[in-house]
This record gives sequence, C-alpha cells and structure tokens, in this order.
Amino acid sequence: MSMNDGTDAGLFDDPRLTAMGLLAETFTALTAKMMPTLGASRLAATDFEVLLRLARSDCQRLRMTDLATQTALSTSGITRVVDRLADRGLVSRESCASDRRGSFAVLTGAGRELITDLVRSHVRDIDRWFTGLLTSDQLNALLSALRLVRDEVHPGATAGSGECAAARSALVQSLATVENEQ
Amino acid sequence: MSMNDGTDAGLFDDPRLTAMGLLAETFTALTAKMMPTLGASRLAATDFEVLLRLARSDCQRLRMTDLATQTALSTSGITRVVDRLADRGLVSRESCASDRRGSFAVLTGAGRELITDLVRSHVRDIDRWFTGLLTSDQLNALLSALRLVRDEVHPGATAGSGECAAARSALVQSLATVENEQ
DNA sequence: CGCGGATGATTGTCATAGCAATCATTGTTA
DNA sequence: TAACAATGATTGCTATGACAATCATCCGCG
Repeated sequence: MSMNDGTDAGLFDDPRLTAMGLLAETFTALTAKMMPTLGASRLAATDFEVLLRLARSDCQRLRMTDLATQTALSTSGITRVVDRLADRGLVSRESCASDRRGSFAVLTGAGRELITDLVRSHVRDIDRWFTGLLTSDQLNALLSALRLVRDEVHPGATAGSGECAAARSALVQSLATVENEQ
Repeated sequence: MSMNDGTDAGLFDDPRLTAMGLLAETFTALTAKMMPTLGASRLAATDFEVLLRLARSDCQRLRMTDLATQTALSTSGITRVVDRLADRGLVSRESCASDRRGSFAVLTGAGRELITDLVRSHVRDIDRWFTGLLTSDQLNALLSALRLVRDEVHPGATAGSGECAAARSALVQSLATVENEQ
C-alpha cells in the first residue's frame, strides 16, 4: 500500500482520516443493509426516521421545527416528508393552539401500526448486521464513545420532548380563555 | 420519558434500536460539521470522497466501477460525479487499454493539489469534532468495533486496489494477453 | 396600541442520485 | 467462428432535499 508518489506520502494515511472513513463506510453500508426491509413498505430512510421519532414522542406528535432539529433535515425537507406521509394517511397535521404559526405532525393509527411492524423487522436487521456481531463489552465501549461525540456535535438531539403537557395545558387554557379575537 | 400508551411500550426503547439511532445521529451530525470546510471549495461530500479515494490509489486512478463499489454510489452516480469533477479540471478520464469498455478516473495535478489542501483542513475538523474528544483507548475500542461491523456489511471496501501494476503491464504488454482478475 | 424584527411553516427553483434502458465491448459455448 | 450472455459505462426519467423567498403570526419596545 501507500505507493503514492509525492512529498506528502503520509497525509492520506493519517489515522484520524482513516478513522473517519471507517465510521462513514460502516454507517453507509449498514444503512444500505436496512433498505430492503424499509423498501418493502415503500418508505425511504427519512420517512422511517420521522415515523419513528413521532412514535417515540409523547402524544405521538412533534412540531415541524423539532422534527427538523432532531433529524438532519431542513424545515422544508420536513414539510415534504410530512406531505408524503400525510398523503399515505400515516400522519396528520394539527395546528398548534398556543401558537397559530406552528403545526404538529401527528402519527395516525395506521402510521402507528405500520411503524410498529416495521420496527420489529428493523430490530432484527440491526441485530443481524450490527449489535449481534459484537460482544456486550465491545458494544458498550462503542456506544459510550459514540455518545461522547454525539453530545458534542449534536446538542439538540432531544429537541421538543415533553411538549405534550405543554400542548395539553395550552389546549385547556385556550378553551378557558374563550376566543376573544374574531 | 417513555410515556407511550399501548401494548408495545418497550418496543421503541429497545437498546438495539437506540444503538442504531446513536450511530446514525453521530455520523450525520459529524458530517454536517465537516461541510463548511468542504463547502469552501464548493465540493459536495461525495465529490470529496471520490477525490480522496483517487488520491489514495496507486497511480491516482480507479475504474468507474471500483469507485462505485468503494463508495455508496451507483455507477450512474459515479459517472455524474466524475463529470462534474472533470468539468472543473480536477480529474480526467482515461480509457483502459486492456478493456475498451472501461475507463479510469484519474486525478489531475490541480485535483491532487486541491485534495491535499482540503485533507489538511479536514483532518483538523476530524480532530476537533471526533478523534480529539476521545482517549486513545476509547478511540481504539471504537475503531475495532467498527471494523468488525464494516467487514461484515461492506466486504468490497478495497475493490480495485492494486490496479496500477495491472494497468502498467497492460500498457507495456498491450499487444499481448493481459488478465484482469477480480 | 402599533410598528419592526423574529420565528414557524410552506413554496419555487435547482442540484443530486437512483433505477431502468441503452450502447459498446468482452467472454463463453456450441 | 457465430451467437449469446455478461459486463462497463452512460443517458432519460423521476424523486428527494437544500436554499432562498414568502407568508402568517408572535413578541418586544416606545
């Protein structure tokens, strides 16, 4: 290896560079292994992620902006993912009582059903191609290292959690203080 | 947390699922941190990856198919990346002497210069957001776990390496029979 | 109050990448 | 050697997602 001619022979073999490459290769190949299961339901990876995050959230709902923060998508990307999912009846939009600019994406019953089935298969895939290949010590070491990095590069990982209580109280208040405008 | 109503309360908290989520979150947020450096040269992540793989290869060249195998791109995707890079003078195409269907993407001098500069900055980014956050023990544990997974999900990680000797002998013996094994 | 800036969401436009079809070449088999 | 299957690469078509502009609403300050 490393038969590069030139003066900067070691530059492209820098261990930090290969570490990043290994992370990238592993993740992209791993997600590729997950595609058949998702594709069977004609869902893209982002659609799956949005459904999953909704399923995990209180009241099965998240604000568009929070979805954008939690995922790697822009707000316009979220708008379109939710458009597609809403067309298929898997989520619905609900306007926010306390801030009429905002809307929630809410998992429907059909969406809940689909994501539940899908997650079961998905967990099997994860086990087959990822977690099942490692001893629990290896896995724990991997995860704690990843957590250190994640906490630094993605502080907003749980944006919007706990909105349900706020939404409920906002609803109650908006009913109490009767519409005083138009 | 986990105030999910329903019968499958634990399903979305399965540790394997959160492990996969952590890997995905970490990688996508990490690559997002790398974008400013790449964007400064108006390169997308895939363009960067292709340039880097060429720079690492013997004779600064790879077959289109090998590029496709090494990256997560389809062959048509590779065609288009190389189109763009060739338009900017960073790579050129060379037809293969031993198989006239094939072509090589070859790094030009300008491409070599750009990727060299870029990798220096990129390594600083990696250090800042990834490897520098971990002790060397943590990093080694992370990498060896990733390697186990990578070797399982992406066996073709080094497809096309060692083509240079074959290409050279093909050039020399272009009138003789040249074998081109896997 | 009412103006001005900030924020949540959507839309127009564009670049990117996958799939399927196509073309050229190679290898295989009868 | 002639047919035919397989391979390398490219192109047409389409879907996806980012950026910038836009619209509506909210909040702060005089």
